[in-house]
Parts: sequence; structure tokens; C-alpha cells
Amino acid sequence: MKPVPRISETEWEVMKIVWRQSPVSASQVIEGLKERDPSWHEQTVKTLLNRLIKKGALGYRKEGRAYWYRPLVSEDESVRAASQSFLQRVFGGSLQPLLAHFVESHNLSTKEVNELTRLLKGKERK
Amino acid sequence: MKPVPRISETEWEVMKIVWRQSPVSASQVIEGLKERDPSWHEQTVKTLLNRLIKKGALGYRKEGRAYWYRPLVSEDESVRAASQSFLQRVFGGSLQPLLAHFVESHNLSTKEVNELTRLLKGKERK
DNA sequence: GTTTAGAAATTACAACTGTAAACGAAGTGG
DNA sequence: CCACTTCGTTTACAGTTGTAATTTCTAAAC
Repeated sequence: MKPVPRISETEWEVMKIVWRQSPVSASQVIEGLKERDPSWHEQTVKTLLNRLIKKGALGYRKEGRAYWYRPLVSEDESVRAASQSFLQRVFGGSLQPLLAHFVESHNLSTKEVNELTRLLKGKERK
Repeated sequence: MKPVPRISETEWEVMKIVWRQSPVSASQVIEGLKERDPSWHEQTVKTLLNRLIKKGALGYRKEGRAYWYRPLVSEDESVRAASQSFLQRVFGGSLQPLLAHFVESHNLSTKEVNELTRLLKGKERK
């Protein structure tokens, strides 16, 4: 129905802020981004907000002088779409190699290992 | 040292063929791609081969009339780079949520579950 | 040698991206 | 009221990507 708009690398940064703080003003988004990386320029962020609106990823409500941005696509569906695309592109669509790769190439705490083992157990008999 | 060149979506398709069949001729690549998706056009593939050469992802050896293409970056390091980038972009760099997402949103055979559980066990005491 | 078929190289072109500067409208402080 | 600040809107511009068509080479066949 609604083919989740493709969100680019930098656009993801913006979306993450909007998802977590919606509704937000442009300046709040800018502030949020600069917090992690001061090299962000306001104009750049404004451009990205606009593009995301054009793509249908964001909407906004005008309230007096203020504009409140909010997501039109959920983080969940965006994550799903991006993940699916990545899985396809890099691992040819095979989940197992993807999981093996990530598990093997990173360190996990015992707690994480346990949690994941539990998740897998849940999958086991289905 | 060598910052793995960024490989685009369609370029990945080409690289996969080269990785698996190196050294390959352009026509073999084209053939391989068409096998899975007949809508590929030869010129498109040639363009991609050229771009990949320019990016330093591929090299070739000229042997008479034939050009033999081969990868200059390994599949492994490319997968690693793409995975790292994806992990960062979509999951903010947190492995656990990524794994949880993929495990939860896909089906796994009992065999796969067992294998992954084994992998996790290996990680457990490190 | 001259033609020719098959491959590589060059050119094309619009959409998307990263990165901003410049412009314009609308309050804000005087 | 008027300059100034603050947002959002428009314009810019080069690099990347998807998708090819066109042109140029060149080894091979005459």
C-alpha cells in the first residue's frame, strides 16, 4: 500500500530525532543533532526536513509561528524496510549468514547472550 | 589504510558475481546477472564494471581480446563495512537490538536456531 | 590491408544525496 | 514604524546512482 519512502543516511539521523521527540520544532532537531555532532549546520538540517516532508516521511502542523514536525512513517516500518533491503543486498536474503556475521564479529555480554538465546529458544518450536 | 570503497545497491549484484567467479569476463557477469533477473541490460552492467574499477573495487587483466575482472576488495571486508554502516545507521550502533529485530521478524528452522545457539554459547565465556 | 564483429570507453541524463547559501515573510525590540 | 532576529522556502552545486545509447578500439576474418 504505502511503500515506505527510502530514507538516506543523513536523513536517518533526522528521523531518529523526530521519532523520539515528536512533535518537534526544527530548532529542537538541530539541537539534538548538534549534541552528538556539532558539525551539523542548521541549513543542512532544514533541507533534510524539507526533503523528508516531500518524501512523505514527515508531516508538520503549523501553530502560530511554530512548526511542529512529526513522523508519517513509523520507526518500526522504516527499520523493517531498511533491514530487509540490507539483508537482501549484502547477504542475498539469507538470514542465517547475517546473524552469524554479526554474532561473530562483535562482542556480546553474557547478559546479551542469554537474552538472545532465550529469543532463539522461543523461535525453536513454532 | 584502504577505506573500502562504498558499493551501491546494483554494484553489489555485480560484485557478488565477481567474488564468486573471479576471474570473469564482462559477458560472464552479464550472463550471471541475467540468470536471476533477465531485465539487466548489458550496457548497464558494463557501466557498473567501469565504475567499480574507478572506485578501486575491481581490477582487470587484459589477455588478448579478453578482459578478466577480479575483485580488489574482498567480500569479507565489504560485508564488514556495509554491516557496520547499517548497524550504525539503523540501530544506532547497538548490536543487541539488531539481532533481536532479525531474529524476531523472520522464521528460523530448528537447525538454524541450534546453530545460532551454539554460536552464542561460544561467545558466552570469552 | 580492409572490413567487421564484439568489447571496452565515452557520453547522457534525470533522480537522489550531502552540504549549504541566499531569500523572504513574520514577529520582536526599540 | 523600522531594523533585526528567526524560521521556513528557494536556489545551488557537485558527486553518486540507475539506466542506457553511442562511439571508439581492436583483434579476427577476409
